[in-house]
Amino acid sequence: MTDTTTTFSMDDLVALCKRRGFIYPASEIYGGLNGFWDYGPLGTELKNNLRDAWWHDMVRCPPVGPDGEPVSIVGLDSSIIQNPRVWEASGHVGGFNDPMVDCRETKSRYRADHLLCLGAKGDDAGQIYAYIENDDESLAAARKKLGKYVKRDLDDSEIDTCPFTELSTDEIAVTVGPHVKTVGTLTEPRQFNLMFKTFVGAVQDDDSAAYLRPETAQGIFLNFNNVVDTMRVKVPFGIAQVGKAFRNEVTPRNFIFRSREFEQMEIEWFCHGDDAEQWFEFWCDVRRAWWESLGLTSDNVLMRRHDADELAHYAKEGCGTFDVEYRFPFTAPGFGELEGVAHRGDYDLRRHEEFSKKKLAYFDQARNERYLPHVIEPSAGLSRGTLAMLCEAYTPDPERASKVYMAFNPRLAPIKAAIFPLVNKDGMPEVAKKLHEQLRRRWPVQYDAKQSIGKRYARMDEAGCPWCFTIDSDTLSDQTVTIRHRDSLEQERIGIDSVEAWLAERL
RNA sequence: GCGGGUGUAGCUCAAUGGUAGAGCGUCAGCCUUCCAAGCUGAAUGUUGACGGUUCGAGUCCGUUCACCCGCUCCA
Repeated sequence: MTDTTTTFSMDDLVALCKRRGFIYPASEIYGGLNGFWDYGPLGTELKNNLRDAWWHDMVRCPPVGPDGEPVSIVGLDSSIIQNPRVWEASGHVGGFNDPMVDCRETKSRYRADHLLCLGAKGDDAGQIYAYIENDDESLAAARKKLGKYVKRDLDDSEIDTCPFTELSTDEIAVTVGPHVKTVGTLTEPRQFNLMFKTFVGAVQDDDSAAYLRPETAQGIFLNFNNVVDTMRVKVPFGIAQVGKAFRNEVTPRNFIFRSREFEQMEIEWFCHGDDAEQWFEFWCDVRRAWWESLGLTSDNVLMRRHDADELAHYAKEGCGTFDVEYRFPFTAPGFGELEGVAHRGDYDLRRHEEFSKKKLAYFDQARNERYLPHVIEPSAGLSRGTLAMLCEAYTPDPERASKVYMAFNPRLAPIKAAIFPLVNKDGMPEVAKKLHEQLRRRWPVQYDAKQSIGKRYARMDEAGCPWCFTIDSDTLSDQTVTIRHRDSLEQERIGIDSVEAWLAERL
C-alpha cells in the first residue's frame, strides 16, 4: 500500500470492475457510448458510500473551525438544467455556440467568423495574415506583417482577403495570428462549447435552447439568497451539493477518470474577503485530512498548490488553487486531479449580480457592513474519488487464490460482511442464515453456501468484503464463529451473539 | 480532432479462405470440517456493427462503432 509505483495495469482493474460488478460500459449491448459508464451493484454501493461519507463528514457533522466550534454547512440539490443565462454569467459560454479559434502562443481566443485573412495575390503557398474584423489596428498590423513578408508595400489590388473560416487545414498551418509574428499558432475553428445542449419545451429553436450543467457549483450561487433568507445562516457558512455534471469532452479517456457524465461533491464556502486566506488554508487542511481518513495515505496521493500559470479564469486573484491528486495507473508517474480547493473571490456572485440584476450582497450584522462574500470552493470528483478508491484498494497477491483483493476501507466497502456455513449440512446453514437475517437489517451483508469455503473467501476478496463469518461444527456446540480478516487472512473466534456489536464497533 | 494498435463465450486466448474451440469463471446436482479441491452435467457466440469480394469470410477489402497508446484539448 505504500509502494511508490503502481504495480498493476488499468486493464487489470477494468477487468475486475467488470467481473465483479463494479463498473460496466454504458449501453454495452449496443456497442457502448464513448465517455459514459454504468455502475454495477458493487460500484453503486461503493460510490454511494463515498458520497455518504462526504455528506456525513461535511454537512451532518462538519469539521471544527478555528474558533473551536463546528462550521456551518447546509445541503442543496439544485436542478441540472437552469436558465441558459446562468452559463453566460459563469463564463462557461462566451459567444453561444460559435466556432472559436485559439492562439497557442498568446492563449487568445477569437470567434472564427470575426477573423479575416490577408495574402499576397497570386501567392497560393505564401503566408497568410489573420486580423480581427472591423478592427483597423488589427488590419494595419496584418498589412504591415504581410508587407514585411513580401519585402515591399502592397496596394489594395495586390492583396487577397478572405474569411478565416474558408481556410483549409494546410492554409491555417501557414497563417499568422492577429497577435503573433509566427505561423502555425492558430487552431482550427472548433465548437468550443463543452456543454451538452438540449431544448426546453416542444419547439426546438434557439429560444428554447438549454444546457446540462457542466458543474454543480453554479446551482449553489443561484440559491445563495434563498439559503441566506430561509436557513438562518450567517457568513461564514457553506452550501454543499452532490450531483451529476456533464461535459462534452473532446477526448473522454482513462476509464471513468474523464467521462462525459460524472458526479461532483462541492462546497461553496462563503466568507468575508479579509478572512479568505485563513479559510483557504483551513479547507486545504480539512480536505487533505478527509481523503487520508478514507485510506488515501500512500505515496500515490499528492497534495499540491497550483502554479500561477495554470489557474482557472475564476481563480486568477486570491490564494490560488490547491489540488488533491492521485497517481492513477494511466497517469503514472504523473498524477490526476481528485479535488481542487479554489479561492474564487467574489467572481461568481458578482457576475450573477451583473447578469441577473439582482442584489446578492450580504449584510453582516457583526461587521455592520454589506459586501459580496468571497468563496472558497473545495470541489471533489465523486466519480474520480471512486476510481481512486478502486485503484488504492486493488492489491495484487500471488499467494492467495484470487491473486488480488480489494482492500477497501470498511466504511466504503460495498459488502460489509459475509456469512458462510463451513459445509452445507449438519444444521450449519440454518444457524448461518439466522445470523445473516440479523445483520442484514443494519448492513449490506451476504450469505453464501455454495461450493468450497476457499472459493467463497476468494470471491469476497475480489469484492473487497473486509470480514467473513464462518459457522462450523464448533459453533453448534459452543456458540462461537470464526472471523476471517480479508487483509491479513488471520482468523479469530468470537461469540455468535457478539457479532453485531463487533461489526458496529468497526463500521 | 490527428496518428498507430486492438476487437472471437463473462474472462484469457485458439482456429491454412472450408463444420467456431479450449482453459478458467458462472449455474445445477453430488461431495466437501477453513482459503478458487474432486466428480457429473448445463448454459453462454448474428466472431463489435454494416456493406463488399468469393462457390464459401472470424480470416481479404471498405465504412462505421467502441476500447487502448501517443499527440491535441481540458474553459
